[in-house]
Amino acid sequence: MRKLGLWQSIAEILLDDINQKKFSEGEKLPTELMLSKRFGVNRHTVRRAIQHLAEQGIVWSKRGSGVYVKAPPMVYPIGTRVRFSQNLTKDGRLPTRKTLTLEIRAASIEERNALNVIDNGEVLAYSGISFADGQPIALFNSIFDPLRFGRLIERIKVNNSVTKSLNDCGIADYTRAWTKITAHLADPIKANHLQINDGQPLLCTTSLNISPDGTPIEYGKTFFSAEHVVLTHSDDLSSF
Amino acid sequence: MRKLGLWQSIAEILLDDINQKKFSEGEKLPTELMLSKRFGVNRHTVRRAIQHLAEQGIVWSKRGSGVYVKAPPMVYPIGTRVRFSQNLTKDGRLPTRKTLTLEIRAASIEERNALNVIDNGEVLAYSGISFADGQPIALFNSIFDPLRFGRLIERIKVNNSVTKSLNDCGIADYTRAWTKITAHLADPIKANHLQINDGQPLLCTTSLNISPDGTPIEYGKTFFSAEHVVLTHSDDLSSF
DNA sequence: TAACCCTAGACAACTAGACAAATCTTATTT
DNA sequence: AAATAAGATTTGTCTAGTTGTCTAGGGTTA
Repeated sequence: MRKLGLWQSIAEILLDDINQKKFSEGEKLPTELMLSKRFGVNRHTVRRAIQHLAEQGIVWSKRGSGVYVKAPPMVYPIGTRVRFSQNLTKDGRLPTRKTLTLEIRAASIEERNALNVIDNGEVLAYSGISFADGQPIALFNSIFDPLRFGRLIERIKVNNSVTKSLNDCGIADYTRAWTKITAHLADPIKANHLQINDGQPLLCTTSLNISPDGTPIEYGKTFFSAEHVVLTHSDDLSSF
Repeated sequence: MRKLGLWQSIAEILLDDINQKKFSEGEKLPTELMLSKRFGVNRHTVRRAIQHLAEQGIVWSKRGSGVYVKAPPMVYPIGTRVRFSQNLTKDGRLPTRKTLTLEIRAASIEERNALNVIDNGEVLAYSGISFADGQPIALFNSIFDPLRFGRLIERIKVNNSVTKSLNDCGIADYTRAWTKITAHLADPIKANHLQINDGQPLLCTTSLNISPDGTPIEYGKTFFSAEHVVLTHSDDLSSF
């Protein structure tokens, strides 16, 4: 029976409040000043409690803005048929996207090999952030052949969905040929996008989607916040 | 007649200083460092003396802040007509309040039963600290029916008095139906609010106030610092 | 010897204040 | 209506002061 410090007690109370949904996911906690008044302690003591919760991945604080409750990690299935929106809606979550770049640019060697682009070496690159219930989940980076999918830029801007836009370009279906999974540390920019701390681990999937006849369609790299996502692999038997 | 220890002499001198009002109530004593220099002893020896005074309930020390002189205990009457302000002003003390939380939140089962709240299970919760002459006396926690007293939040913010605010909401009078009295130990946060040491005893009253027609109005839990308060029960005959 | 008092030092926990950096809000201007 | 500017808020960092806890050791007394 050890004695609890003040900040530990405060951390426990805040944790209770969060678990009781007094502050819903993505919502802001009261400011440090308000909390310090409520608990009758110095701001630094509240900060210590919040820091503890942050280390446990329960909250995330943003300078100048506030402290936010993080969503519990979601399970993201990876199989032969990977569809971002379907994965989330099946899970009862609201999928959202935010485009960062959508352009035609020079291809890297890696990208050229993956897509078998043999002409002037340009690719259509689409990168952005994926959200689930407003919580940033992943940074995605999709590469397409601009010759086959020139209209894709315009379609993506309208649809905000890759599957639907590929449909509009005549691709009725596609499946995942392979997925490689690695782990990295977040650089400051990725961390900021994913609302995690610099240096936190990321799950990185490198994958190739192909059409039924085997021609490559989309080469993608996606960085998942390891705090928010658990990847699971299970081949989707329904495709057989 | 054994010889006095150094720390005992220091304790006596400090006690004299306090009794001679060299340090008034709520005032800070000099720091341990200053006292140790004044008496030409080690800091630990001063601490021993202060610890002795703290055990007698004469001073109260707050980590990181200093050592403060405590006010003498007060008598708090509990009867059919309990009014915080009246209890204190009658005693020649200045009653004050500090709000900690004032919100509408989900009700606990206990609260729902007490108030007969049958709808979506939300209650109006008002918690804070009661002071007498600047000395924290009690932690209070009042629960109201938000449907009947929705305006109460706004009124309490203005009035800083429950009786007056209930008046503004159409409750001309109320009496106490019952009071249960228990004892608990102070957790670190309650102790900090009440300016007592962690683990010190608390008097806890759980009570229900009703309107003259018998409908429940306020369900309250109050934690009194046992060092500062003596509860007395005597039915107020003047209401008959 | 054992118990107690006092000294000494180091570190942890909390308070207090100041300032910087990022953000949010609001008013003003174009 | 939109862009800009100014002010207020909020978190991050730093320094400093105060009490709480722990360890260690010397000296005195029962």
